[in-house]
Amino acid sequence: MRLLIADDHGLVRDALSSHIERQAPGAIVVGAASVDEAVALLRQEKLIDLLILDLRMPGMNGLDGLQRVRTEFPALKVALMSGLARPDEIRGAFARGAVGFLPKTLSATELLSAIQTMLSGERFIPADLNTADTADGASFTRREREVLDYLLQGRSNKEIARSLELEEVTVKLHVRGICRKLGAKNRTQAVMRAVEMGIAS
Amino acid sequence: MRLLIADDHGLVRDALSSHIERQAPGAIVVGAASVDEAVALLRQEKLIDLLILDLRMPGMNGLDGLQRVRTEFPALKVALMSGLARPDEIRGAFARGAVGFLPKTLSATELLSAIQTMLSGERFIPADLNTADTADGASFTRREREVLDYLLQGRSNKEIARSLELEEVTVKLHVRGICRKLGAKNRTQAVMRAVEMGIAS
DNA sequence: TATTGGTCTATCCTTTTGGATAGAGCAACC
DNA sequence: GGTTGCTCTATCCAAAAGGATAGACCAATA
Repeated sequence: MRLLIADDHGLVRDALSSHIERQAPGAIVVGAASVDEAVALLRQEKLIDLLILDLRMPGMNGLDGLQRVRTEFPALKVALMSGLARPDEIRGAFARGAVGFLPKTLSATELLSAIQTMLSGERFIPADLNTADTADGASFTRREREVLDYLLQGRSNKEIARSLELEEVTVKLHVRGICRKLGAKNRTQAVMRAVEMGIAS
Repeated sequence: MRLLIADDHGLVRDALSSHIERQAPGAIVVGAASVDEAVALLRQEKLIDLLILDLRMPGMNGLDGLQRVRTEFPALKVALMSGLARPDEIRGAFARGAVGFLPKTLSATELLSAIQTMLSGERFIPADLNTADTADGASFTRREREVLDYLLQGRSNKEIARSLELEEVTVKLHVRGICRKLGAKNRTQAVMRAVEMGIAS
């Protein structure tokens, strides 16, 4: 069994792989710190049985990273992993062909059995998805999330519009939505709120 | 060596403990899913050498959780762990007597040596914090600092002018100065820069 | 089927920000 | 004395941001 774990936290990556390799003798676990790195590894190493993708990491950009991987490697089993996920992201993940969704609240033994499940061809859907949905506080829509990412870089509405291929008015619309949900008076305050709330990750 | 890891992600908890226990024979690692649980465990189990606290978890509420633990168990070594932390949180952690700060970008071997360091009585301060912290130290004038404080609250020029008893033009002047010194295009970017550089008090 | 929620766009409008340029008071320093 | 740096203010102007309201599309859902 060969796994590729893509997570930008080296600690999580190392700890997971060492745990899995101990619990499942013969398992080989490779790590990647970004989607790009994962794709590069997949291109030269065709023998991966399962890719575990962290939802919030460089290159993911919502579910775009998953899409990318699925397009280039349609036969590869891909599972998403996340500490905090919105229901639409989870549904979107399955809609894009993911074979499982792993909340980080899973225990390590549950993780192992989930991996076994997925490797055997089943989908793994954690039981507590229905209940653990709304841990978020401020729930952003997909677009708002994207816009927020740019806000956090101090981009102007015009720049954001160009990047996302939208009109500037539309970006303003989303910015207002973000401010409303964060209880902020303006974009700068929204950015600070996001940082304070740890949304900026 | 006895560790208590408090993290609400069971996966992280289990993986870390299994990794540590394998790499450091004789180590005992206990897990807790919240600050409350950690405190409860500490009350009945006095033999913990080091507590590792996740910064973002139930009961932490900023650094309140750390404060609580430090007050009740002043002799206990406590390290904070976080995927993404603001420099002021890191400084605050040390100010409250933490013996270390562990970014999740650490590799697992680095983590182990960090733990050894802390158990031996040293403080562990990751290298990339030192550099980021003291880097350049963009020298602000007294007024610029004051204005920056308000910027970090997302205040408008008009509000800042009222608070500091200045004309709005003058505030603009200082805002421009701040942006120039931080290499920012606008106030929002300046705020993010300030946060990243740890200027945010 | 009707409704809801997310999305995108448009047209107005006001306020805020950012930038340029210029003058003046004040304290520290060579 | 002269210079330098920080401070404050003023008057312009252009660009950006923020806000209101309205119409439209689509997918999921009741």
